Amino acid sequence: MEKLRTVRGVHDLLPNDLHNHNKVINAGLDISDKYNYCQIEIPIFEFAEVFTKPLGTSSDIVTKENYIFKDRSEDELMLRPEGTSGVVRAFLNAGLVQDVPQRFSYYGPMFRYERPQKGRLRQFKQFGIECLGLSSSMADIEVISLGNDFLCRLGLLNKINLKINSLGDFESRNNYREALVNYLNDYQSNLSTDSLNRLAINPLRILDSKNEVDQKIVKNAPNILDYLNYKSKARFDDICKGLDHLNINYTIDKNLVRGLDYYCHTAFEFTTNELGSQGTVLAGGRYDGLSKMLGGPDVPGVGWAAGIERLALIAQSKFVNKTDVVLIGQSENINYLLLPIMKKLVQKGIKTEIIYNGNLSKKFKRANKIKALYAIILGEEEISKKVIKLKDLKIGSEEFLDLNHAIEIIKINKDLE
RNA sequence: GCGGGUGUAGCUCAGUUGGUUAGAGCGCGGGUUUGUGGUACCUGAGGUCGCCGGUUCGAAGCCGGUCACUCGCCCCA
Repeated sequence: MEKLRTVRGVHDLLPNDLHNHNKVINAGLDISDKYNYCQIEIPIFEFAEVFTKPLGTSSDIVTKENYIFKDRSEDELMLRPEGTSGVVRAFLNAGLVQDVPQRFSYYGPMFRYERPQKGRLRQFKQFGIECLGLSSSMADIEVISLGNDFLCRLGLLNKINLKINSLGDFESRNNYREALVNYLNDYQSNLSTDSLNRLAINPLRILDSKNEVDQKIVKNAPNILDYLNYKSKARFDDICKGLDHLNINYTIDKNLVRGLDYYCHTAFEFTTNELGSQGTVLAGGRYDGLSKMLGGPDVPGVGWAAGIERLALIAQSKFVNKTDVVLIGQSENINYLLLPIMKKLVQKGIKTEIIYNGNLSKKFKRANKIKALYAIILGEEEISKKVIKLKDLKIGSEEFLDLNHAIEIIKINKDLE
């Protein structure tokens, strides 16, 4: 190794970035808790089939973007490329089928071997929620509402649009697929090579092609919403009504499809145009077939996942680590007397740093640099008087005080900041 | 995986048609200040010019390769 570095598409998180990520995560955990979703944590790697079975053999996630490997006992394992499959697997393993509905939230790293770009890494984090065991359209509305509140809490609603669509049930989807293929077959010579491939494997995906010629062709293609059977159509109408009722803005996008095989009925995406081609910031849908694909009973589910890096990029704020108090000794041999003072301050919930090095001038420079509110100074004079000197670093005033009195002052004023 | 752009100090960036010792601002260290910070002034450290090879008397600048980032495609959060 000629130089130490991280592997491609895998980044360090320094305090400033991590702070932004944690803001996103905490907003997600907090709002989902209020919706009565409970946090769970599942493994970062699983037996490969946990992902290969439900995601489908046509998805790039499984075919070329996976981190798959054999461990020492020759088990085929895969770093998780997404969260939903693992959550449902955990739900089945725990026997919670007996106890539905279950509402879960989770966050953590995911892995996809993709070409990195801004907002698209090989190790990236998602925050997601899953609602299992409810087939009612109410659950779809609830889940979208939760996503909307989450983004609202991050102050992003004005930067983001919600698009929804329905893929219908199995019957509707099959009918539509047939009609679409029929239509597209007439344009085979004009379609892009990518789309030509998709025509055989997953024709619905041609609908969201960005190729201009493809888009022109797709413009006059049959509309999926016209192919929903009565049940599916009524279900989609209910969801739109529910969103209207909540005053959630959305646009129906008949070309919105999901890449993964397990989706049915509702599909939705919150997108931004501030991140170039990585515009999707939170996306999900209903996946009633997933549980069965994993070998479990038929359990309906609906949920979404959000890209933490992407959200952090557009919700960015400057991280400022403020210190409540610095402790300054007049000379080195006084430093040890500062330790019990620090202990006491920490016990009172006050953020403290002892500045060990340099003369007084340097110590104050350091205090200034770390944006301390107060300095507690201890020297010969203070020791003989059995007090400390409290300095307000904002206005520069100083006074001799009993330590307990100083703590009271600090506690009151630090929270005003 | 395909196509384009970029890579010079910790950060943001200059660096002319290839020419001596590669610069600036910010940041960082020391000092003006032996019980006192922010401002100001003085001063110092910090570079394999991403890496490897080639062309040349001579390369940060040209050529080839490679790595990383970035933009678009693909895909997706």
